[in-house]
Amino acid sequence: MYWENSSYSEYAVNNFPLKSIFDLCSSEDMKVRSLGFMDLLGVQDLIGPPFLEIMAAQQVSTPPSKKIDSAEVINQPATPNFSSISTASSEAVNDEPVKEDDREENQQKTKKQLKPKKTNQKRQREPRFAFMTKSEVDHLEDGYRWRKYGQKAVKNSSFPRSYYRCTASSCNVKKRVERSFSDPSIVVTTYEGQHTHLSPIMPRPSLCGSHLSSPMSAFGMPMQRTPAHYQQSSSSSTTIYR
DNA sequence: CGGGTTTGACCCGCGC
DNA sequence: GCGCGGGTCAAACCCG
Repeated sequence: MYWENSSYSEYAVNNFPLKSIFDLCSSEDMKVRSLGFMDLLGVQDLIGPPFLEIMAAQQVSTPPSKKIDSAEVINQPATPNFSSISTASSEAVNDEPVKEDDREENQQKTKKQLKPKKTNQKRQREPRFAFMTKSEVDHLEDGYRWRKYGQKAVKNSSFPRSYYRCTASSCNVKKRVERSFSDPSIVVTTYEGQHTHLSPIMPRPSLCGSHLSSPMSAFGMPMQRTPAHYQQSSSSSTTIYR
């Protein structure tokens, strides 16, 4: 881990003017939407907390700049200590039902062991859930332990994308972390899969002390840890976290 | 020494 | 078929 846990919250609270995702996306940042952002998002409604569904209903007005076979939803997962702006979309939703078993199997297989014959359709993916966080550090503390297993340069972006896997042996949750190329202060984190274990919650004295025991969602989404930063969301999805 | 990171190579899907 | 880009592997390296 290489973030300075010196003062997350200070960044979030003091250093960044908070913007809503719509502010971001509607202006110069269309690419965030039309480019990778939508592509890398995917979420099944099974993971959708109520607010997700609500937001999805409100937020399906996604410009089909790319193949978007899923609804965009805005999510506001509470990042521990940043202002966060989040969106999520689902690819899995529209995929025809896949037996969990198959999916598991596919997953178990490593790259080299991929079954030669693929099904008629696209490779099944784990439900994915992405959100945007205004932060200066790439790797947000979310209560789980992650091991970086790769990094790639992203086309159209000067920032690399990092790939992390949950270190828990039985848990194959992955996440990708990249910065928005159009707004470097925004970190886009995409979670894939669901944790099969509880958060190992690492004590981090430097941060919010007693609030650390606050929960993670079942999906490994960072949850708000400090009431002081409790996020607010309006029905119009303009979110400001403090 | 164990666990995490780096990084080049490799594989795969997809568009042309 | 080919090239490109995304995603993953794994050896080497680093660090506590």
